[in-house]
Amino acid sequence: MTKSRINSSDLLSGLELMIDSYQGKEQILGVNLNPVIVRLSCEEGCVKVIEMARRLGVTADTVRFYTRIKILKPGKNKTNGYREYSENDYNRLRFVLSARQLGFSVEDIQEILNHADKKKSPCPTVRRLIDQRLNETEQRFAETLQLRERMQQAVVEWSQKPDKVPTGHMICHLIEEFAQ
Amino acid sequence: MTKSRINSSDLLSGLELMIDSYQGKEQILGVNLNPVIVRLSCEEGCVKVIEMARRLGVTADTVRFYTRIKILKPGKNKTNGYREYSENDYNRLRFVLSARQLGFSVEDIQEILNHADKKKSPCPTVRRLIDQRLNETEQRFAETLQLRERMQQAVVEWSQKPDKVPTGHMICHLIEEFAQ
DNA sequence: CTTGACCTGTGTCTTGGACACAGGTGTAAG
DNA sequence: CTTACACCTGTGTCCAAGACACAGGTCAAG
Ligand SMILES: [Zn+2]
Ligand SMILES: [Zn+2]
Ligand SMILES: [Zn+2]
Ligand SMILES: [Zn+2]
Repeated sequence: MTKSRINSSDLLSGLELMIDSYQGKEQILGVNLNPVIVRLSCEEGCVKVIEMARRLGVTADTVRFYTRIKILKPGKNKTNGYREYSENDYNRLRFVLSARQLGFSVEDIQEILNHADKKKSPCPTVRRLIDQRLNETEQRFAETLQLRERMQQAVVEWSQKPDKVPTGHMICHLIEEFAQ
Repeated sequence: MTKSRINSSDLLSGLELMIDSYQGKEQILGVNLNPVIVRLSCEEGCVKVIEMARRLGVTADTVRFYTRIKILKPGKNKTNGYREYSENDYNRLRFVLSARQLGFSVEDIQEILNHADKKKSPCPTVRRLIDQRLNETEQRFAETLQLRERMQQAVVEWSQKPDKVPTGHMICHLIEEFAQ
């Protein structure tokens, strides 16, 4: 599990080579033309929160959020208390973001991860959950579509109507006369 | 402003006739064929929260919510502390519900009501706000549409794929192999 | 008198983070 | 060495529009 020699195409993008040298104590060894980074400070290629966030294109707050709810379980540097995110955390977060893109809720994702953590196939759960979420999305889609049409029609109708001052019975004639 | 003789087609639906006799102390006067309800207990045709809610097809919690944030300002019965909603409150709530149907936020509605309460035309504000809200709705519509398509495509693709047990690199191949 | 339906105010919950805050840490410049 | 500044920690609060809960008061019917 512990690698001292990182295969960048395996784990992360090529950017890693430049990134990793930022604040870590990694050293460039050898004199060959393709310098290879060896991590000396962190046993498992760990990174800090902001770096983790940057690698996956999210904010540090997002990483902290998933840490807070225990989807990510980084280690802790004993000397300074900083959290250390491993390759496993990276994989989990990448998974979480993919699942969010597919409309799964965070709670769904926790359920899926629980299955996977017990080495059981999460696929049946995934299939069941996406059916539910797709139904809800269809529902929201229909509602949003209808709302959009109502609003568009209101704008069109209102363009023909004058402004008015409110009366005892009418607060805004635009809104109240828009029957639908 | 104070009416002792309610014109039901003016203010409320015909249902009011039956409803009003529920818990109030109204009396049916006269011997004509169309009995007319005269309210004796409440000077301004006031009703209690649940009745107000029922008349507009919302829950009592919704009425309490708009009361809490001071969009509705019912009077208070001195003897029992119950809130008394007037015709004005009814008109305001009906307006609020119409505006919500058109995608205005509660804050928008407060701004609109502030104008109207100062006898100024809220129409320019209404036109400006609906442009904003319509833009946001178009945005959400596009996002919901895309999400729906992604989800639908996932369901289709996944129907051809088997379940799998997670590995060290892969939590759920369905989600992670769904590249898009 | 009791039951049950209604009423009150207040507080908390919902989503997926975003933002704030108080205080600790690491590093580079002066 | 000091100081500045960027980074880190945990915790708490906020968002929208109500929904729900809770403790206690009120009212009419049986
Ligand atoms: Zn480390
Ligand atoms: Zn799977
Ligand atoms: Zn009254
Ligand atoms: Zn108007």
